[in-house]
Amino acid sequence: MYRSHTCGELRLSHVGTQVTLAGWVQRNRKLGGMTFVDLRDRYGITQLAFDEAVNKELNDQAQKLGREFVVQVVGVVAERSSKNNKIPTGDIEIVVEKLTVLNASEVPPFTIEDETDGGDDIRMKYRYLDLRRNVVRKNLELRNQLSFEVRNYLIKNGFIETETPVLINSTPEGARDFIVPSRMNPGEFYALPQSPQLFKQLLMVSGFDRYFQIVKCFRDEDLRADRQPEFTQIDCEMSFVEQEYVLNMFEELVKQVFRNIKGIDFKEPFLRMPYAEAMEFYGSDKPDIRFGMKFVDITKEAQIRDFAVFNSAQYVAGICAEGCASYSRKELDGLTDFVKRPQIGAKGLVYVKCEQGGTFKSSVDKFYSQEDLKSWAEKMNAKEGDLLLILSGDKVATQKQLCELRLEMGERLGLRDKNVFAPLWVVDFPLLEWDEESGRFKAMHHPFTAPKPEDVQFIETAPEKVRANAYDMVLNGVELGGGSVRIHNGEMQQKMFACLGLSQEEAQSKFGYLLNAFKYGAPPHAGLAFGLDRFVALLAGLDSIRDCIAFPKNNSGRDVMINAPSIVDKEQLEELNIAIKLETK
RNA sequence: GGUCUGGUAGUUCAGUUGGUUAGAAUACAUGCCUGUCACGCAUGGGGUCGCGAGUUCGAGUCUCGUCCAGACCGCCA
Repeated sequence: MYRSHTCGELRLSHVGTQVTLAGWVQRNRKLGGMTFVDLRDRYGITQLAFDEAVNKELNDQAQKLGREFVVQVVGVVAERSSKNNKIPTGDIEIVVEKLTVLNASEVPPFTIEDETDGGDDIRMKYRYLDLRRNVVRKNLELRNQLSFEVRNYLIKNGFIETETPVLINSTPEGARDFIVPSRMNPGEFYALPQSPQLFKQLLMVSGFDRYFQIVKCFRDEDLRADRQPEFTQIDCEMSFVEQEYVLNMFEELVKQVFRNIKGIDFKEPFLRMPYAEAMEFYGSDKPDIRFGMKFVDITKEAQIRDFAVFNSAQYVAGICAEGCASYSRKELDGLTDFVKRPQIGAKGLVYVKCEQGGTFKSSVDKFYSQEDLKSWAEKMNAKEGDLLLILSGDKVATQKQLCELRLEMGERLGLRDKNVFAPLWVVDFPLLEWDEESGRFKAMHHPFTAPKPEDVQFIETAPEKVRANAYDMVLNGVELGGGSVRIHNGEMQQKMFACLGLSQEEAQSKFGYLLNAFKYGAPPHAGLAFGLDRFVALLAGLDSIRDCIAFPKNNSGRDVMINAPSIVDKEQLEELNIAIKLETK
């Protein structure tokens, strides 16, 4: 055995016992005749003490230890003469009797400490060193804890974890696929799954009743702080259940996770908000409801005077920022610049300050009377000291802009506290949405989502009116998971494909196995998938899911440590019958 | 595909209107130091200012291109 104890467990009660420790040199403090070495492993730090007066040779040896050397020591636990209350082992130290360098280390490119001096790039290149740092390791431990809680809950509730294939077919709908050439079938390709959607539905046809899988999914789309090309889903499906049952089952899962991991008890059922309401009041299908500031439509109240900007607008609406009437000209200009940024795209911003004494000061005083402004303030539920921020224009675009402004104000007012968790279900999503680019309807969720029975009648005449039994779980403005009741009837599925512009032949060739399966007694079923990476990031208060993935990809989908992707040998390509056609590189 | 921000010592950064030998902190090396715990003190080494072109008497600084990184828009059923 290389060690008798870890570097995190020795206490005063161990004083006098001989121990063997192994770990990495965190720091080496040389005081000449004495040396103190902080020995680190994943459990903590223990101080090693060397004294020239006791053993000169050993002290000389200790002075040569560099950062990140892997060493083993044999020594006796002793009470420290001056204690360190910053670490749990701070009352003791090891009086070393034998020191063995198991492996030396070059000077690491950045400091292995909680507050590292390394930037993202260098930390990713040396990710194995970055992972030695407490903060990163803790995120992975939390990830492990979450997986454990999830498995525990689901298995207790009768779910069976089943693996589904990773080499599957490319599908026409949805995100871009990563494709994999097949050597044994020249000219043909597998695709990596964007999700195990159809396999889990087939497992329902097989009678598996309750399935789950913590599984990697792949999407070849551009990346973000919360999007990786390969990410992990908690993928679930159940038979013989309706939407209500699914929502309760997974709401309880989330509650248990928060109870056991964060010590947070959600007593109330999660808020349920129809998609239409989310869009109307928050301009988003994933509203952050840690704070209010809902949109108020004042189109009618605004279009009563000779103000062309509002009169020509389809929609005039605003938010009420509590206590912000004291904003300076500079702050208001800053907000105007914010909404005018190209990514947001508003033309301008109208403000109304609700001042003490019931008067109003606005950027449109020339056009509106105090009475007019008062009517707006009343409709927006504003008090003295509040600030109204108003945007106008095309309804959908304005809602989107107002959404950004609302989040920005929430941020500025400190209302987006990472330690506060406000979950909700967004329900009743539209089944389809019009896609300008392709000039056809696309499935909002995916093509296997069931329309609401009462809306089925519109599917051919007014597809945009059809709502789906689809639901998203939203937590602090993040889409944590989503799912739907599925179609389990071949005819309905055919109708859906037709709606999406898929011919019967195409549907048969791409999804024939599903349509066939539906002929043999497919049970009603529904399911949902959570994004595990996002879940961990939320629990840990991280800005990026990269921080809870051991070996993540960077913004351009590269792993800078192993330098993937990379070119392959000519021989490999030839074997696969693949020719590279690149302009220049 | 697009917008924005950044790239200077091993690392994190500063660098004024374009002007002398490009700095700080930290890390590293050497020496001193017996109770440190971010030890301290002294000395020292360390630079293709991402790369390429241009403007200029002169470019880390200005212009164009390019590469890389990050945030975002498009995209992500």
